[in-house]
Amino acid sequence: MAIELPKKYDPKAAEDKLYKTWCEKGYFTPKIDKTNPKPPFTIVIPPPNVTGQLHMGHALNNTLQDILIRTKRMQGFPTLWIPGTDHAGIATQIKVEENLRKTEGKTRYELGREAFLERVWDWKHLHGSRITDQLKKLGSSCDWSRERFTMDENLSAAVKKIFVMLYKKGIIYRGYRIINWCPQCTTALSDTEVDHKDEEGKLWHIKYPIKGTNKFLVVATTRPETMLGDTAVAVNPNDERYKSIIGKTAILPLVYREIPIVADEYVDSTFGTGCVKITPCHDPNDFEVAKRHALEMIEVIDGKAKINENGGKYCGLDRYDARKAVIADLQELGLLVKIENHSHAVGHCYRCGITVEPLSSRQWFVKMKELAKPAIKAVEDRTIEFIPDRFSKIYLNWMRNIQDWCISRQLWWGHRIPAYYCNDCGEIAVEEYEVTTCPKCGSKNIRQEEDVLDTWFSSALWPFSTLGWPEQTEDLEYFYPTSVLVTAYDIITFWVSKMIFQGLEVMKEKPFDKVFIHGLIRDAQGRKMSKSLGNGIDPLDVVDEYGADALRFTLATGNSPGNDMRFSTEKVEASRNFANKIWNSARFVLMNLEEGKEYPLDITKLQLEDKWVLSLYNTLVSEVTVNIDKYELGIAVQKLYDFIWDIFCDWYIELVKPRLFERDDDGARAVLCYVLSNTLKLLHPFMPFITEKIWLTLPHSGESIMISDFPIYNEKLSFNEDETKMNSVIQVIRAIRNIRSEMNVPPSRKAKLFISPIKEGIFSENINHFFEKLASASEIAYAECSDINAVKIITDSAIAMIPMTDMVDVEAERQRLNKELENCKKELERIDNKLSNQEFVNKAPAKVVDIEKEKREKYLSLFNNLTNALEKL
RNA sequence: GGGAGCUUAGCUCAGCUGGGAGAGCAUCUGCCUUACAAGCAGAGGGUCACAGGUUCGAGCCCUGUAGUUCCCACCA
Repeated sequence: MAIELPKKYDPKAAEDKLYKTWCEKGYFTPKIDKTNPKPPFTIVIPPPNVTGQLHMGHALNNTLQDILIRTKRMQGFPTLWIPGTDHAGIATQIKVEENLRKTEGKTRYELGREAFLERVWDWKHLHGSRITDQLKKLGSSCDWSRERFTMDENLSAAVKKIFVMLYKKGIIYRGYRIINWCPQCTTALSDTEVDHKDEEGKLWHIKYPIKGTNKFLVVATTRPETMLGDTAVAVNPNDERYKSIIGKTAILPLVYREIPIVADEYVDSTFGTGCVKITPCHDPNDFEVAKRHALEMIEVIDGKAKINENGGKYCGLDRYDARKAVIADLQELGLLVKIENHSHAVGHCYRCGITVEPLSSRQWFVKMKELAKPAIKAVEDRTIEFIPDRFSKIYLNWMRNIQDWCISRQLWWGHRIPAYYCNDCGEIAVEEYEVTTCPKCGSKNIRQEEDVLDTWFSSALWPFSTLGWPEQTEDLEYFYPTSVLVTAYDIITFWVSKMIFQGLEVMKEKPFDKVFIHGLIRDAQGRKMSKSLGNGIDPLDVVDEYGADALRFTLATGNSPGNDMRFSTEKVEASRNFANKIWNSARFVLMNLEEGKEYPLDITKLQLEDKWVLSLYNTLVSEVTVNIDKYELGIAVQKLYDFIWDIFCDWYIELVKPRLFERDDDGARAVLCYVLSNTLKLLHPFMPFITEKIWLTLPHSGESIMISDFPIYNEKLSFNEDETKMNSVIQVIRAIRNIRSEMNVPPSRKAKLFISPIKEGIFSENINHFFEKLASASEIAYAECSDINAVKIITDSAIAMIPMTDMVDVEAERQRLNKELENCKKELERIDNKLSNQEFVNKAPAKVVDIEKEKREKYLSLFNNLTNALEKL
């Protein structure tokens, strides 16, 4: 009784069930075995936002990780993939606040910190498993028993411990300076969280009267409203135009404040008017100038980007309204000289997109200079490798120019900074425990810092906090450092860089050996997928319609490390078709097996085509393994596709049919089973579901393909000579088909075939059945055909002749052969040129020269045979 | 202002240590051949952006040019 599969593969019926079984059997959880000679292979997932939804970027990212993980697992390495989620401070808080406003019409302030945080936790519990469920849909073989969340108790403890540690080392400090402020999210941002975009703006030229004269200075500014906070005007000390007024006093218009005119190298004389208004509290450069010259600091813009009480009559106006008002007033006073168009980079919040406001503020910072040094060295000396390498340049460039990292956020959702202020003496205590008594004055009048930490502060610790640090856990000891980090290039500065310096600082060891960088997924037109454009394709819709394997295959195919790729449903269809092709090849194999019977491979009883397919399979094994090891997953998957479709399905199965149908040859069945089941293993990391589904139905299967042994190169399966012979047969078959097609001879019309081998021994086996079945030949003779009207098909291994008197137009035949002769001549000429070039013969490797010589032989005989054929025509 | 990528068939892209240009889709021609029409057999289609250079040999290495995309940067 043969096993019958349905005609079409139905992913929906298979995927969820298989995934559930894998989980239940605990296949995703590694065994810690110190006697295993193979070292552990570990990946930590880039934790998605806990309340987020899976998008194509996640799908790609996790597909790539799963391919690596599944390969290593099958190769016998203790393999751990730690999943988890990120609390995503701003993003999550915004969502909950919005929900609060919509459903109850309340703000977080009305609720209060504690009650609000409860709401966020509720939200997390309600929606937190959505994204992990979606990862499961993709087939991600994460160890869910080790799932982590950045605000888990022990991860929070790690954050606290490291904060205190770095503070006590003087690496974390509290400072007053200009930071990027998002007026919408009302929090400070780090430099990395600001996106700069070029915007078309204006350059306003404004007159500032010089005190005691009736002269004016003209300053140029892109932000006239900030003049309310001006406390100086600066010129370059070497600027001849202004030397005489340095040290004098200007009168700030509208405000009528007297402000000094100072000289500072920072001023570029060639830009604008060469005079710069100095607004210390709202511009980082001006802030530095103010510090150098001990200038007054006046804040005029508040956290909502409105003018504050220092702005006089403009108080309460939004920054853009204030701009209009200021300009109108200046115009009225005749102080506006001119307005120029001016394009410049403006910072935007990476979360909400609004223009950020530089504000002076007291925040917590990480001193970066010292931390950066080992982090630079680790990449310079390749202790940590980027794949592809060019991203190490981006990393190094960023790390070498790094500024201190602003880590405090004016949010509630996150790790609250463990700093305590004494309200009586002003002492700051930073401790892991809750400070209730001032260590300096003994006061009990203590308050904790309201701010929380940047989300990236906790994700920076992810590679070791997830393994249990600060506890010296078995996991930490065994699995750290991790093997490879897989992420997109847009996250190198946000996250990768921070994990590297924190890992080196805290663990004194790199967090990972390699950083495998992939690109972004774009839509079919090459645009970034985004909610606002509405061009995003939901990966879950794709899974639903085409199956997870088809999606994964699409993302892996054509994936070139670091390069963006376009996504289209056409590609998914092609992948789905491939899945179906595999399914049907299995269907064919199973139809020809007897249920329960086993078909062991006997290497001593192989036919020509068996050796051919096994030899090619064997090459595939070694190539695919190398490609995966080198992270060339796109290449690996392409080779699998080619082998399965072209070699196995289109040729081997067709070649072997006579043996199944006419000779009941179990040898062929054994080879079919062997090649199919091992090819499925190779493909399993890419398409886990369908490969498992099929594999379980095959004889000799075992418990699960995902814990079976990954194929390795087997010397005994390499048959070079037979590979060549079979290729020759195929070449002849192709040539015959070609001619038949060209001459419109349908396969139903059988024809006699005469074959004259050119190479000796090339057709020593009985191969008639190939020609009969695959080239529609009726009688085959290994001799010259005497019929002068025979069509001659000349390959480099044989001449095939088909007598088709009534079909042949002699003149057309002559032309066809002449055309082939021309091509042949050209080739010969090219080869002769090469071989007669002494420099080529001397300098090129012997192997290359030999190849050319072989080709010459080949074309020479081809040439002779063509000439011969033409003469006889 | 600095840096990086990309430019290969009509379209989307591979081509990783330099040795006669590939795939998928699309197009054209035949096929319902009992695994698969989500299929089979065949065909057409490319000055590998341009210009130099290195080399016996360049899509691949070097220099420059053009177009394009992106990253970084405190010129008001």
